[in-house]
Amino acid sequence: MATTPTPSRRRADGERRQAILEEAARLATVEGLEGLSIGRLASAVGMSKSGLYAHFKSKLELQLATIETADTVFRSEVVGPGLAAPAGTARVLALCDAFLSHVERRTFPGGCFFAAVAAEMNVRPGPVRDRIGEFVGGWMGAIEGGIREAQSLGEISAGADPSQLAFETNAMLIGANLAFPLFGDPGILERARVGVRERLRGAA
Amino acid sequence: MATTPTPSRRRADGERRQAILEEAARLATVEGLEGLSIGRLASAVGMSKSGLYAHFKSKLELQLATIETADTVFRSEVVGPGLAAPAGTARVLALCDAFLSHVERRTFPGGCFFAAVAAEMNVRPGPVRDRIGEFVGGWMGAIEGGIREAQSLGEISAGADPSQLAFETNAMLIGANLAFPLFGDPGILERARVGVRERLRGAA
DNA sequence: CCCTTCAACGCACGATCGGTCGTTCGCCGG
DNA sequence: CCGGCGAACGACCGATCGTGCGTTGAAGGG
Repeated sequence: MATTPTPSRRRADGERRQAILEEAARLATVEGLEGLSIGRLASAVGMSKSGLYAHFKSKLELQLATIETADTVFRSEVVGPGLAAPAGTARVLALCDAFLSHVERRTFPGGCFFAAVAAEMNVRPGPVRDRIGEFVGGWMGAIEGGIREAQSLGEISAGADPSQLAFETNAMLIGANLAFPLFGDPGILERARVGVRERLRGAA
Repeated sequence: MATTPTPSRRRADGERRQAILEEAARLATVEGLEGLSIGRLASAVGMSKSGLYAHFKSKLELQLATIETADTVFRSEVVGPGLAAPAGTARVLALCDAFLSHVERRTFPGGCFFAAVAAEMNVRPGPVRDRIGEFVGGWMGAIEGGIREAQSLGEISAGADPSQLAFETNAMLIGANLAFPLFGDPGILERARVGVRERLRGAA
């Protein structure tokens, strides 16, 4: 208990801050990372603008912290469940199912957080875009890694290009994420599921 | 010449308005349709805020007119060249090539206009989203129509689902459009080209 | 030559933006 | 019991937002 500061209830210890950031991540998929204003976020969590703002040094820091929170959510809602499946094609399919499920369940109201902010920031250089690029690279790497495992297990042809396959797989997820809220048709998510499954089967 | 009002130079006849809208379409792919402000647009075309605003009744009308202008540009830069190819698989591939080319040439600085505004507005109901939905539906229909022609020509198996194939094709274009500006890697566009070509070949 | 027309202007409005104060108030350690 | 720490507050800053109003100036028709 020496270094532990204070385990009491007084030390909400960033609990409030975390609640703010989770709301920010949700709102950002609707309003955008730039369009999300401090005032709207404050009223969404039920506190004053200045009270909320005291937790962050600038809007940039708020944006970066929001991205980290969204990353944590994405890991626990998508990557974690996906990686729980046995290695190989099953794991790749599980990652895709988990992604499409989190879109359908509206974990973020505007669909995939990173697709939303990537579309918004991909032509706006700066630390925010850099961080998003890192995340997207990591996600694509996870898919590609799964495909390589499937190759080493003989479930996918050794002649296939894992990077190309990962691009196509991710493209179907992104395409479904974009079209699903626009048309409100769950059949679009099924299209993506079928597309990925058949694509991997074709590469066997 | 009875109905023609005045062909003189005084009647710039919407020429100015058209220049405004083309700039608006370009800016909207960077700032977003909501994020694009009248003031910034005005200074971009070199006129005063109120002078520009006199051409439109409201920001909503400006947004809708911007969409129509972007639609015209898209038709002349993508759909037209694509449809010039002979019917069948070649025409579908030409549509995709024309799309990826207009992304690479940065016809709109932020990539595909409709992908950008769809990502921004797909969870914001209203006439703007409705109009975007119509356009996206038309574009998907064009791809699907091309695939059906290819089927009737025997270039694609009669057992294939044109709607599913159109979804997958468009997804690769959207995926490339999102990732290309983010990483600045033209190889991503080639990935989409390869993906579409191989997918259609596999459905032969 | 005047008179209409109209694009474009400057200016101003209420609201909201990101951001900074000084202040209050409840908790906890000494 | 008291002093201090920190979370939250209301008020305010200059800038910018969308949107109106009244005017100016040049061009065209009678």
